Formats: sequence, structure tokens, C-alpha cells
Amino acid sequence: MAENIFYTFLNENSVFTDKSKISPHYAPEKLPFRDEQIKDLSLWLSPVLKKAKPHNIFVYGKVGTGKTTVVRHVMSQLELFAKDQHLPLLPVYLNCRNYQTKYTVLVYCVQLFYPDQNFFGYSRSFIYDKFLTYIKENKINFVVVLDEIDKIKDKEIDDLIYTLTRANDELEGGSVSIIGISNNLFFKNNLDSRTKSSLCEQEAVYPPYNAEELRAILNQRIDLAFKKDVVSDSAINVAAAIAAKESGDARRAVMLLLRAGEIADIKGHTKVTDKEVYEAKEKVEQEVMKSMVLTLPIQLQLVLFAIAQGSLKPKGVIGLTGQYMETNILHSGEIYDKYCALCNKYSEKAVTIRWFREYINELETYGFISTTISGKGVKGNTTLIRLGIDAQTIIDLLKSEFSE
DNA sequence: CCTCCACAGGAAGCGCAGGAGT
DNA sequence: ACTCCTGCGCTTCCTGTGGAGG
Repeated sequence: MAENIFYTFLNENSVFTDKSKISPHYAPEKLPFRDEQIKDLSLWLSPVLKKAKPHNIFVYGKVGTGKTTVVRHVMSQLELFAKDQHLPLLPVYLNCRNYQTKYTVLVYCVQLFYPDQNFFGYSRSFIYDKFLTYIKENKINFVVVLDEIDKIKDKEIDDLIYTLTRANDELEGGSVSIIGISNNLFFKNNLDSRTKSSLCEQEAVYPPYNAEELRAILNQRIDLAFKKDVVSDSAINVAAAIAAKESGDARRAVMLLLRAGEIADIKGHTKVTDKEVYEAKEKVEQEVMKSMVLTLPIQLQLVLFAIAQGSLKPKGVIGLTGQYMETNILHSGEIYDKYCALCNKYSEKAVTIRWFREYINELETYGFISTTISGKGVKGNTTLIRLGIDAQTIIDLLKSEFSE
């Protein structure tokens, strides 16, 4: 692919040599700072080498700590080894975001067993039966990786784990094991105690990377993805520092450098410096903010719209003392009036003031606004609202949203 | 000190949608 | 297919709070 003349043409003016190597989806051959985790995982899975049932494993840690990458890495190594040694291992990876119920998970597995048949629409018991039969007949050690296991619907999770573990009681040959991956640290607490003990036979917590580790990870990727010496040390340091500060997410650090490189390309720069990284950070944050605003329910958008409008213009009202009032701090009462006016304008039904207060609280938890309780100088007891983001951006965004 | 104002936020209940049970 | 139940978004009603002003 790289031989294509257009690639060289593209590369000539780019800071990248192979952009895909710095995409968050790329899994490098070597996983730095995860030796211990890799060792543990392979140890727990090693019973398959004796055709026995490996442990159930629960892996958790924050976003971007390498959980999925490590598990997939170890699983693919194991798969290769098993193939080589003719071991009856069948590993399966699936992301529970796409398979949220026991039924869909089992259908997915059965579909793998019998690729040329279609199992959608069959009854639960039929699917379960097929599932067991295949494992029994082929005496396989079946290992299913359930990534983002916390995405499985509330009541389904206990049932799914129970079904999969109980399968082992009905099997004479072969086995079923589960590797659960979650970035929700509290997921385990909501499980039924029996589910918890069977799923968490072995547990691994993946710690966030610190700035130094992130730097090393970035350097490894930079060698693969960028031309030599185009990324400055300061850029690496800044990207690592930003990601370390925000919970040690390697994916975030990598993403920042990718964006910074793209910005350098657009500008026609031959170097990526800390400036581009900061710019990339701004850009990403803006994008996140915009998509958050646009995916807000319409009522919350209207409340935010009202706050943005109120924040924009200085009131210009001269108080009794002759001083200008605070310009961008707003009282909840006046925002409610503005909100009602906006509802009227766009023919939406306004909620009552009680529920409006809940909306205000919600917007605060999303971080769009910050609120304080009024003190001296304000009559009564009211919430003062300050917009945490640029008012004009919000207004432009929502104006086009509402005028279709 | 009392009253009024401008709210905050708890409690109860209502209408509706969607899932469970039969 | 039917009812029953439950959770959600919301309204109504209510009590509490703290500064301003007489």
C-alpha cells in the first residue's frame, strides 16, 4: 500500500509517516508498563494448556489504561499457541455495548459455532441448548471476553453470568470461562453476591499511567507514526502532562498528538510543538462541548440558551447606587422568564419553575454552568448562575439548531 | 422584630410508556 | 392478547431559608 505513488505524495508534505499507528485503535506489539498484568492474565488462562477450565477473570480500571489491549494481546497469543499445539481452545471477544442482553450474547456465540446457519428469532432454550451441545460435542475450552460488561442491561447481567458458569456443571468435556472488562469501578458492587464470586475468581485492577509512563508510550508510537524528529519534546511533555492530569488515559494522550499532527499538517508546519498540542486540546474540548450541547434534550437546550442570552449582554442597568450591576451573573428567576419567552417563541411547552430548578442542577452537573447561593446584596435567597463556557458559541450553535 | 420577597427543595401524586406476568 | 406493575418526567403543594425594609 505504501508503495502507491499517491502515498508518497501525501507524505511529502505531512509530519506523519503512518498515521494509523497513532490512532487510538492501533494496538502496538509491545505494551509498555503492563508486563505484570500480562503475566497474571496468562497465568490465570494457563489451565487451557492442560485442556482444563481457565479461571473467570474480571479486569477493571479507568478509561485508557490498556485493559482491552492487554486482554486482546494475551488472547491472540494464546490462540496462536493453541492452534500450534492443537489445543481445543475457542476464544471469543465481544463488546457488550453491542450485545446488551443474555440472549444476544448467546446468539452471537452460537452463530460463531455454526457460521452458516442463522439463529435470530429462535427461542432462548433452543439457543442455550445449541450452545451447550457444541461445546460438549467438540470438548472445547470456550473463553468469552465481555468487554464493557457494565453495558449489559441491569437485570440481564446476573442471569448471563449464572447461565455461562452453570454451563460448566452440565458439561463433561469442555468448559466455559468468562473474562469481564469494565471501566466502571463500582460495577462489581451492584452484582448479586453469587455472580460476583463466580465472575471475580481472579481480579486485576489496571492503574492509570503517570506522566512519565505516558511519555514513554507516546515516544513508542511517535517512532512508528511520525517522521523522524518532527515532534518536539515539549509537545510530548505537554500531551503526557495533560493526559496524566486527566486520569492517566493513554488513549487521550495519543489522540492529542494525532490531532496536533493534523493541525501541523493543515498549517503546513514541519514540526509538532506544544503549541499544536494545546490547540488540539482546545479543539477536542470544543468538539466535545458542542456535541454535548447538541445532544441535550430540547428543554435543557432552551434553558442553556436562555442563560447564554442573559450572559451575553451587559445589563447596563444602573443600580440605585449608581454602579453597574454584575454583567454575567444571573438570577434564577430572570432566567426562568427568559426561558419561558424562548419556549413561547419556539412553540415548546415550558415546564414549571420547580422542574426548571432541576434543569439548572442538571446543567451544573454537566459542567455548563456554575451556581452559588446569593448572599449579601441580594434580596432573598436565590441561585446565582454563571455560564462556564463561551456564550456566543452556545447561541450560534442553538440558534441554527432551533431555526432548523 | 416582624413581614415580605424570592426563591430552594422535599413530598405526594398524576399520566404515560414499556416490560413482566398470565 | 390481556392486565398489572414500575419507573420516569413532570406538576402541585408545601415548608424552609435568609436578606431587605419598614
